[in-house]
Amino acid sequence: MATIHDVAREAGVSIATVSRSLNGRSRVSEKTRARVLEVAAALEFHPNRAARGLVTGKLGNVGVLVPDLTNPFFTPILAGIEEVAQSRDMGVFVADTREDVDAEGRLITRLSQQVDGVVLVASRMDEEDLLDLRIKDKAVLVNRVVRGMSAVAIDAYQGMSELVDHLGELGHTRIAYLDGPSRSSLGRSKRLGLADRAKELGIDLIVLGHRQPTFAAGRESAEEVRSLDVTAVVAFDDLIAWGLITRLQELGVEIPQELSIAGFDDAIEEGMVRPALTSVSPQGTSLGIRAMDLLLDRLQRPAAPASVEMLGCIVKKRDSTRSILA
Amino acid sequence: MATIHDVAREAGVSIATVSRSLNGRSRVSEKTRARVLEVAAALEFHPNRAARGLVTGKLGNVGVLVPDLTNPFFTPILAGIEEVAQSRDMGVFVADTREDVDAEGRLITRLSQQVDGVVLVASRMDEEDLLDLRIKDKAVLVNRVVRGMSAVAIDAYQGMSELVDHLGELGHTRIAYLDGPSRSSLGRSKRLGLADRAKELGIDLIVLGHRQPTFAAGRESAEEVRSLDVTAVVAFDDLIAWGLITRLQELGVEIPQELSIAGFDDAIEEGMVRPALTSVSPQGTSLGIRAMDLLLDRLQRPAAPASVEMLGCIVKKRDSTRSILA
DNA sequence: CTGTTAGCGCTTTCAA
DNA sequence: TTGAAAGCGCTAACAG
Repeated sequence: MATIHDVAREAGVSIATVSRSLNGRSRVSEKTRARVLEVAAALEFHPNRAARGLVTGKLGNVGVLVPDLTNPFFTPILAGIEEVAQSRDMGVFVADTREDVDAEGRLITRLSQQVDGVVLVASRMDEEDLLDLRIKDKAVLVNRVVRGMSAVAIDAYQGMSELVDHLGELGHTRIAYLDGPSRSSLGRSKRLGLADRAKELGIDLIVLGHRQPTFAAGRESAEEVRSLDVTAVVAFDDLIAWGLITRLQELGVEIPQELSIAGFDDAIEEGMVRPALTSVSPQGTSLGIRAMDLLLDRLQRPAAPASVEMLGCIVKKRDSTRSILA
Repeated sequence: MATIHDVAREAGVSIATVSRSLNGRSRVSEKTRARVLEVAAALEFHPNRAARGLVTGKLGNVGVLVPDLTNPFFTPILAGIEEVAQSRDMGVFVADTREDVDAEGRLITRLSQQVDGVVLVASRMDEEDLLDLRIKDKAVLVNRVVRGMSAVAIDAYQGMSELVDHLGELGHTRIAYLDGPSRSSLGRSKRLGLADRAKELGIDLIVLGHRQPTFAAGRESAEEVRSLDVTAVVAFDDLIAWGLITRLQELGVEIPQELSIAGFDDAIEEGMVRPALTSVSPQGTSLGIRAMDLLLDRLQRPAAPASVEMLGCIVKKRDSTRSILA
């Protein structure tokens, strides 16, 4: 690999001039700059980011922590983050915590040395532990809010409220909710949005306790749901809804004729499940983009107060929910 | 962040002694080492990897390039890689090329500065372009073989051969194959394995041209498959098979009564598709583990000749393939 | 066994 | 406009 010295020698200038030509901060005569750039290109010179980072304190890359890479909820968020990163010529470090809180702490610590900032998606850590990491001015949370830290949140309250509206319009008066992980901070918003609006509309809401946000967990909930005497079921996320649907269908339940089902995330590709799943879409790509924007802001002015953004959801009405009115 | 100097001062020794205590290469008295370690822990000192990398030439992390993070085929491979990396206290940089060949080249170049080596999973680049990158002694290919480069390959030939055996035993004598992307190097092995064994067994094989390895592409193939007068269909991968199944079912075709269907990758979670899909499993986690092993070997002895490993596949017989014999 | 010192490749004052 | 020189945090000879 060519170093800055090689370029300097070849171009007949000092390394300082090469550095300036490349970074364009300070003035260099157009003529020298042109020659330096030419030589640099010819030598395929790429400044060593580690070395640059040593002196500037900036590495030019960010880290992203997700609880589960395979969960389709995170994919668009990652896409949004990478989109912004690429446009700024920054690298993205992705790490999968596998829903393991301990691993999360370790990974954050580890990642912190190699990146300028981190995006923590759906962090499962305790607020205290998170704060102890002292990363508040180089981190942005997605889908989680902690005092003093920047975050972009999903307005699940609004999303779930609108979902209840939808169900109400369809005539449902008794619906069940399959809750997700107890640590999920989004969980509370979802539950509240559901409960508050249900109350307003005079709809009975039966909340079934915590479970993992997995296809398998959805399947395992089928029996309980069946015994419940509700006409509609809302799941914590699409994976659970999906598992539930397939299992119910195996048990001979007709969806949506006998039971309406809705999920959250809008993470299932068109046609993957039948009937097409009604779902609340949190607009993942936008989440990722906004998170990166906030992070970049924050890295510019670490002293600035933390800002929290709330992004709305859209209810995607599809075939798994249907009217029970005559 | 505490630096090595802080630790040295606090422990009353030189920075060299701190370095030695931490790295354990050279001898330090147990007493001093203990004190240094204690101070380091108290200060939450973590050596700056960039700085260390500058002098040692090793950064302590590897990069992984995958064509599509959302494709479940890559998930276990990634898991295998991360498993080995974690055990060696190395970091993993993941980059998604989105099936874009140009992006792949750029990302490799970019990543190369921040990592000691890279694992290129299912690289789509030209052999020439890949060689031009001059990364052969710091890269390992997965699912792709290029002269002079280390690689761990999937024995798709064997896997597909055994799948034909399975189909033959079930009495099928005329089967279709839905091919994948034309650039896929695995494609040829799959096609050959299928064709050779089919020929040996006197089975007719109808090969349908290239398509993307996506659920949608599978759905779009349904009509063509239906018009084909075959009793079994093998798809390039599970995603295609899955799309095909759902679309065929919508069209009223009974699977596997009217048509047996099999995929490749074994990437679909139990219960996600009905009937459960017969699939050839390439054992992704092992692929990832072996790839990392090879990479680590390579980084130790860059001069060693490139080695290519071939990992066998296992045919997972499930409910989507059935006997047509009486 | 431990300290001093010379860089790794780069950016950034400070002079010229 | 350009160059010399001082480090960024760390490791690795080389002395002692």
